[in-house]
Amino acid sequence: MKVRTRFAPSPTGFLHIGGARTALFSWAYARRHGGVFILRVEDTDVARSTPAAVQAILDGMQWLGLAHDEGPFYQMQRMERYKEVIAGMLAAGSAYYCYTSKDELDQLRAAQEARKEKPRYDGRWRPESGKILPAPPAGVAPVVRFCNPVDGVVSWDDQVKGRIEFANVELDDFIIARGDGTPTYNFCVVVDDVDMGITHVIRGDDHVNNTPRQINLLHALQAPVPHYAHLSMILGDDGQKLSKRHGAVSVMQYHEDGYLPEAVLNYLARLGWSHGDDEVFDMNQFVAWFDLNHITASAAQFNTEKLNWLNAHYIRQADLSRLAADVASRLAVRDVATVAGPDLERVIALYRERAGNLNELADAVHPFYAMVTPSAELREQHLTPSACAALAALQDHFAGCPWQAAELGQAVKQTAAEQGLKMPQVAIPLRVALLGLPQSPAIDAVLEVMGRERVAERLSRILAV
RNA sequence: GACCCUAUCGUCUAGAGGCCUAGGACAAUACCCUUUCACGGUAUGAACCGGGGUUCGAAUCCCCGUGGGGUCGCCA
Repeated sequence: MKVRTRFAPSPTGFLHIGGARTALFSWAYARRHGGVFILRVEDTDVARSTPAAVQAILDGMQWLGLAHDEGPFYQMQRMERYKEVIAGMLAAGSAYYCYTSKDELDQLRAAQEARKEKPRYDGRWRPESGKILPAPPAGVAPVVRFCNPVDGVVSWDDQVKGRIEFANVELDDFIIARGDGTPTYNFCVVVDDVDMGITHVIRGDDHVNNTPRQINLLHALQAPVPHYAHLSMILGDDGQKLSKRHGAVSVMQYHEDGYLPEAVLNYLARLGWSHGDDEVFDMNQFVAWFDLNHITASAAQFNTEKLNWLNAHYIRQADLSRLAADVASRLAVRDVATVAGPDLERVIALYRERAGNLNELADAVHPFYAMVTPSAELREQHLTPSACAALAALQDHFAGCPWQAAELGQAVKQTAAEQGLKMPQVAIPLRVALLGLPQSPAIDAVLEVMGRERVAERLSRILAV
């Protein structure tokens, strides 16, 4: 049977890191088995769903490169189908109308909690043989409830957690359609999964408790039960639960923060899944390796430092043209143009191995394209009279020097020797003069890439002060 | 509170009863490389939650504690 998986976010906010991992695993599983990956938008909560959130999710998926094969499907567009199934269940007796008001429900819940019982619907409107139902109260729009089995157990072999069992007595007759006739989540999910032929439901841990209800519903509809794989949650860097107000950020924020999607993907793949000791791999490799039985059953804490390491790794691997395009746009945001300056790809080649993210790379490269003014502190510390004398001597050496790293390095060395200084005593003031910073890549490479005119201009400007 | 899940270095993890003197990676520390800062290399420290079983043998299986998490909506 062909594998069919789905990612089913509700559009009430951005795509965050936990959702992204769920999507990644669902996507990878389908790809691994030559199956189909479906995107389904669960927008039945009209009050909280927004088009902007739908777009944010689509953007996040696209940035990560998690392409769906079918969809996106929108539940709001499937109302007729849900109503049809509900009518069928009502007719078949596997669902019934319930006229209990919200107030009555609140009272019931309060009473149960007072008795330290698990709050649940008491089945007062459930038709049973020999039971006389009260007359439906006037003016109450009934909800539709599912006739959950009253005894026995529901169980399944969770692909990550192993066998899980629930006693049916723990489950109540949950609502499948609201008073206004619109269907609710557990019901829509089941109908959609059946209609879309989903074979593997890969989703967050928080759905474990919905699963027995959904399986019972599946039985009532005489539909096959898919395989389930419940992914445990991702905790924040501090071990705390990730939430909108605590640490949960949009995957697009990672883009903003200078992360490469392949780094985020590689990190996420490794968070809660493993393939022996392998740490660094691309998505082709991941898809070839991915399986459900190497997923960790317990929650994982997000570790930004490891993500940073992977990001630095991928920055070192990336095509220079891609990095240049990205960095140029980050600099453009700061009103720094790169077209007139030194070749951006060559500058990036010099700096990429010391950047943890693309914003740092942009920072590092920035001085090549904008006026440099070393801080007073740096001037005082490094641009001493003897250093300035050396820089002046350098100007002369540079004038007749072929503009090649080897010769330029030689010129710096020679100047140092002539001035009776050690190499760093010339190289560091030179860095401060050219870049406004005491550290840089190899000074000869910096000189070469910066170019004769720019170096001359910056040196004379510094020495003129 | 009830139900369900879970537990290996600070963190992510390897580990399917003997291969474990518990491995790798991030982070940390030290050293090497080096004209600076990085990169890279080498090395070091660092863990099987506790208690009972089962077994010739348990990080691995079972039970009980304890810790952590999830769920108990006419939200998804």
